[in-house]
Amino acid sequence: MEDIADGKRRLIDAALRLAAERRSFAALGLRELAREAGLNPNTFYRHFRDMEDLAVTALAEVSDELRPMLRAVRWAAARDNPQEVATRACEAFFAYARAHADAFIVGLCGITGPQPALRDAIRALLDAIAAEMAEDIERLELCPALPRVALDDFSRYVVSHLFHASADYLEAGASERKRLAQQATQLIRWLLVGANAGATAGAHASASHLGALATAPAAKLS
Amino acid sequence: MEDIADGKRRLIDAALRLAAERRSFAALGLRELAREAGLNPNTFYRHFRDMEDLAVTALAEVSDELRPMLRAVRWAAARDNPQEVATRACEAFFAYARAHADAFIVGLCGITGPQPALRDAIRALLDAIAAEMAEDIERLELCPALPRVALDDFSRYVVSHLFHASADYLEAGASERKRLAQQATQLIRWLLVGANAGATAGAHASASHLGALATAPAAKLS
DNA sequence: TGTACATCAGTGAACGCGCGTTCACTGATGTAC
DNA sequence: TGTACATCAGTGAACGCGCGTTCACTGATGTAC
Repeated sequence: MEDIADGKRRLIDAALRLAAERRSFAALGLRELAREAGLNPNTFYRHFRDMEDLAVTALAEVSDELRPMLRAVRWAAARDNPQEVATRACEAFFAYARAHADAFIVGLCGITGPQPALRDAIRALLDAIAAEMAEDIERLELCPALPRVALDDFSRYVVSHLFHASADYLEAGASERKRLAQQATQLIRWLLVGANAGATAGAHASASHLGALATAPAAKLS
Repeated sequence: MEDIADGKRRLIDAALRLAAERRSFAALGLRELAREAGLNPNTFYRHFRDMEDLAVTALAEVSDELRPMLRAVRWAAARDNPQEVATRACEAFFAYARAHADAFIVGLCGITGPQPALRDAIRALLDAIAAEMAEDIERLELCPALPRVALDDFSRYVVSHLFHASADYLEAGASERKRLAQQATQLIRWLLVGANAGATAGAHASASHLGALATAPAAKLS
């Protein structure tokens, strides 16, 4: 968290709190934010150019924490039991979302929101997570039959799903959360089997030979 | 479009235009909207209770048009060539998104936005599309090996992906749009093969017998 | 060790402005008899 | 066929309010010599 000024910290926290509560970062007012943070409205200008600046700063904090955490979970799970990597990584993702629910809600709103810099930052974060996921799968040899391009596509699908599913996850009760986690794992399993079948049979073959059985070597991950 | 009052029509259109332009329905002002529509601010109250009311009305129009269109495309494609159903349905979805870009952007913002009724309406629309998709696949016998529950999950994954992918699609240039459409088809193919493998081998088997080859009968759809 | 100065976080008053909402009104279109 | 009345879409003025931003200020902390 570095040595960040007290007022700056309070402004970021208050912004995430208010924006998550109303589910809109765009509709957040400067004076309202300062009020929530217990500061003079002008103090905002000491630390941020505008609201977008604040949002990007907050997102960077999440990025710096979430990305290494996910990598660590993957490597730890792979050491313990390669079969559990997907499940444990999903659970870690959702757990982090719950622990940082305000930031996640702002992220979910922000990816389609009015601030271009925030939109780009969120997309960049998701892309980075997907890229690191593909790299980890390759390095850990969790899915040796899959070529890297397929791995990249796979990772993007999964990260995108997890991100958007976290919107439901954060609203859900305990049983519904469990269901969502299981659905995420099912999605991953299906994708892996399907991608592996495509890789083994050849992309054209599986698309054109409809009657044929595509043989799918199950990956370690699923 | 029924016999809808002129001012009401202009307010809805202006709202979609403005909200899409700024990528936020929440930050849309009533006076600003009336100005864009060329009407007195008070006219708004003649037709809508509040902004959320307007948004839900606009979404209902999309729903009434999009859902039957998708069903028609599926049945027409199945008649012509069952293998092309997925591709043609994806293309139809994306084409509709382009043709109603403003409404789609509002929908993409709205699903995480501050208006609860709008959020619910968008989710209900996506659920309805997924349910109809599952039903069509079953009725047209596009994927006979898949049990209905798996079909429901599959459809939800696909609809969710298409919806969120349309955000990128609407921003993309021609070549990028082509890539996104291909990616959507690839996702569907992978999911289908994976789901079929799971259904044939049994859910437990494919999860526990890691070394084994899961046999995946390719569905007509892919 | 003390002094002078710079930097930095935060304050408080003031500005003009656009906002949502209200009220009482107009004028056109339909409808009962 | 004409008349009286109701309904409906839209108008225009007025209200009080909270907004973003500006200015000149304070007081604490660091730093050069």
